[in-house]
Amino acid sequence: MLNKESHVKRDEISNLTTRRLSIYLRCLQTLEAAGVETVSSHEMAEQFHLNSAQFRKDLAYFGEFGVRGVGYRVPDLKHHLIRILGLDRRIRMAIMGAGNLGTALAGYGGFNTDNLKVTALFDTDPDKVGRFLRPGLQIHHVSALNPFILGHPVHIAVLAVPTMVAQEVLEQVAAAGIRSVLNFVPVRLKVPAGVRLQSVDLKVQVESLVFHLPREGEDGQALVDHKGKDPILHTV
Amino acid sequence: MLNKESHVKRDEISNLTTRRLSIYLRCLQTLEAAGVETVSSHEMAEQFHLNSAQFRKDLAYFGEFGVRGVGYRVPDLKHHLIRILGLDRRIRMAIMGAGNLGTALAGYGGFNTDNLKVTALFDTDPDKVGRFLRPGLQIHHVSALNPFILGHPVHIAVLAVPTMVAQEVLEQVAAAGIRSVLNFVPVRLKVPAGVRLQSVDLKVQVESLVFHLPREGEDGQALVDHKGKDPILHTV
DNA sequence: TACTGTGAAATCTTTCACAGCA
DNA sequence: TGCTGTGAAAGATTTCACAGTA
Repeated sequence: MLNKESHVKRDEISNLTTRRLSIYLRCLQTLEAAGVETVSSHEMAEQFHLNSAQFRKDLAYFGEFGVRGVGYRVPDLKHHLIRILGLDRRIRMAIMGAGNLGTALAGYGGFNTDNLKVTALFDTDPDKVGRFLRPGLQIHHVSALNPFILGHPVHIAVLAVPTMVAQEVLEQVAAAGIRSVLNFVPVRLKVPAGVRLQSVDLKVQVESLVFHLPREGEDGQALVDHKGKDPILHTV
Repeated sequence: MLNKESHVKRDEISNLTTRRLSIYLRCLQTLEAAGVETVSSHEMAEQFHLNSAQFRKDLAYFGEFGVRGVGYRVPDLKHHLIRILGLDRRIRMAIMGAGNLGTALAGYGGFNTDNLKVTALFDTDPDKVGRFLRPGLQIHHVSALNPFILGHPVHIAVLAVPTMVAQEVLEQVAAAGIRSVLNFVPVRLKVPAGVRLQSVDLKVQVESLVFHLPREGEDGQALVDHKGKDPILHTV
C-alpha cells in the first residue's frame, strides 16, 4: 500500500499520537511557507525538536506516506494530515459563556482558520445577549441553543462558563446533540454518554509549574532536564 | 513514617502525577467547603471520577497521609497537598502579551487566588503600555522587564504574544532569570537551558476533537468510550 | 546510498490484589 | 472490619535498530 491512507480504527489511536499529528501538520505548514519541498523524519525532528522514530511511527498508523531514501513530500504529507485529522471539512464551534475567557477564545486566531469557525456564543446575562462581538458573531441566550443548532449545525462546544453551572451547561449541550466538548472550567465533570470531553485546566498547568519551582534555599539547577528528554507533549 | 511528608526527588515525579495532585487538591477544597471531615480513596474516586488506587499511589510518593481503616482527614490532606505543590508561598506571575488572550488570562480567577497573583503584563504596543487593567495591574513595555523584576520578583511567565515573536520573548524572559514559562503560543519553541516550559496548545486540543468527529456517513456511536476508561488526564 | 516502515526491547504508567495496621 | 500503602502484573508508549526499498 503506497502513498495511500489505510483504514484504521480511529479509537485505537492514542490521544498522544493525535495531538502530535496536529503538531506535525503545523510544522509542515511552516516548511511549506518556507518553500521546502521535501523533508526527512530526521530533518523534522532536528528542526522542530521532535523524535524522528516517533514521527515515522505516528504516520505509519495511517499508511505509507514517505519515499525510502528520500523522505516526505511536504505538500503531499500536509494534505494527508489534513484529511487524517478531518480538517478537510468546515467545522463549526459554539462557545458557551461570553465572559472574559469565552470572548477571548471567540477571537482566538487558532479557532478561526480555514475550515474552523466560531459561529456563536451563548450566555444568560441579559446585558450580553443580543450583542455582536463582530459582524456575524452574536451572543445568544443559552435557551436558544436548540433552535440555533437546527439552522446552524455545531460540531464542537467550548465550555467557558462559571464553575457553578458547568455541569448543567454540559448536559444541555449534550442534550442538544453536540458530542464534542472542549472544557475550560476547572471542575471534575460527569461526562454524559456519547460525549467526548477534552479538558484544558489552566490552574492545573500553573500548579504543576509551581511544583517544580525551587524552594527556599534550593538553587534551582535541578530544573535542567537531566536526561535531555525532548519536552514534546509531556508538557501538553 | 506516619503522617509525614517524606523527601523525594521531585524530578522523579511524573508530570501526570503532578497534574493529578493539583486536581486532588481542588477536590479536597470542594469537600472541605461541604463540611466533609474524612474521605476514603474510594469515596474520592466515586465522587470525582478518579481511580482510587492511583490516588493512593500518587500520595504515597510523598509520605503516608491516611489512616488505615478510616481514610484521609480532609483538612490535613489538603494542607499536605498545598505544601507538596508549593502553594504555601506567594507565587507571582507576569503575562507577556496584552492582547485578547493575555488580557483574559490576567483576569482569570484561577490565576488570581490565595497565593497566586498576576502582577504585571508586558507588551510593545504604545497604545497599551502604561494602561492599567485594574488597580495595581499595569501593562509595561517589554523592555522594562528586567528593571521590573528587580523590584518585584516573578516566578512564572505566561507567553501570550504573537507567534512571530514568541521565541524572542521566551529568550528575553529566560535572560531575565524567569525559569518557568506557561506557553500559549502555537509554535514549537527551542527551550533555553534551565527553563521549564509548559505548553497549552488550544489549536491542538481542538484538532484532536476534530479527529474523532464522525465523518460523513458514519453515525458517531463509536464516540462512546468502549473500554469504559475514566477520562481523567488523558484528556488534559 | 539514505531513507522509511516496523518488529522487538525498553521504559513509563496504570491497575490489581493483598499484607498489614488502626 | 475496612481501610491504606505497596509490590507485582498488566498495559501503554517510546525508543531502538535494522530489514527492505526507491
